[in-house]
Amino acid sequence: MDDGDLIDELLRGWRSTRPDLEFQPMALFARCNRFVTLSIRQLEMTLADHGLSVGEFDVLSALRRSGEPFVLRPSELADRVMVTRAGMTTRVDKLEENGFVERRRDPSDRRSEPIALTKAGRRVVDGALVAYLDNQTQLFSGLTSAQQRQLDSLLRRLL
Amino acid sequence: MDDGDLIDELLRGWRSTRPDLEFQPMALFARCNRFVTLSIRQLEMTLADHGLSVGEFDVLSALRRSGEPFVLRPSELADRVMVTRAGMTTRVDKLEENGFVERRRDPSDRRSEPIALTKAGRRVVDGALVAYLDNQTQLFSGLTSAQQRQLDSLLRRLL
DNA sequence: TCCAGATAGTTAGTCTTTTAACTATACATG
DNA sequence: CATGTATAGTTAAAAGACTAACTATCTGGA
Repeated sequence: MDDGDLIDELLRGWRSTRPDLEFQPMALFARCNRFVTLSIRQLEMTLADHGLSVGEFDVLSALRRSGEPFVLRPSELADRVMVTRAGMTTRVDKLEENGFVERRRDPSDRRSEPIALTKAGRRVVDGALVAYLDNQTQLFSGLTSAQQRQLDSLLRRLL
Repeated sequence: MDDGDLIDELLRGWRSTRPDLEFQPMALFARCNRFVTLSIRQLEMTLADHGLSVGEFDVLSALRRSGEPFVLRPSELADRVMVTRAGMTTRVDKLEENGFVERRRDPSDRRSEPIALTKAGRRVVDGALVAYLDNQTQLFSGLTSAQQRQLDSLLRRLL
């Protein structure tokens, strides 16, 4: 994951024009941001091999990890995936077109349209999941497991 | 910055449905991602008080830290801000409308349209910068400075 | 001098997501 | 049981970014 010292350059720029200000926290956040951005780019490529976007994978995997019978309502999905309901409508539309989920009926509440993972959806998400996990593992392969725990603990403190 | 244990919940979900797989790295990345996402949301609110979006601030601050005479070409800006040139065209359009930058002429190359920070642009970016730095400082205020250095070192290793 | 290929920037079309408004349905209270 | 309010989901419009194609200009060699 090349950084190209873009952030050191940023720091140099600021320090020479605004030597009166403190830029350390900005640089720290810039590095977090950059790591996440680059990682997501890699993830996109990994998932593309399985015909999924990150957004689609997020939805399928929320269904997958909800356990049998792999059904959740759109609003529940929206909450878990951190997307608006309108956004979820669109994602479900596309997943339904591709045959990865289907809209059901809830006899006890006709406003509700439970979303069910199809066989094809389950197959695709299980395949993508392995690749996804490999990818995530690789992201942190530069750190020892002690360092990974350290990072985890720092992040918990931040959140 | 509330996390609401969304990520622990994610872990629980996976571990109960796929106890055969290792989800530690996924959780670690999820936390990074969440921290960055929440931070950007805060940043958006901070900058909104100054009438700027994050994207606009990025452009103005690239010009600001380039030093006198605060002029850069669109392609140079695009590289520094990590956006495509097409994206930069749009951003500059809007900044120009708002009077924060102006398109100049380069007598030595008529393809080029150097972008200059206006007085108003400089005023606005200098004001926003202080708020921005305060915000970034606050993001990490939960960590001691030793912990911040630790985080920085871990991130450098990852990048 | 002329032309092929590179470079600067913009435009057009698409994608994804957001907010806000809208429809249909459920429920609780008087 | 009638009605007002809350909830589920969709639709419409707008924002922002990307890719690809296009225009204009420059540059280096035949």
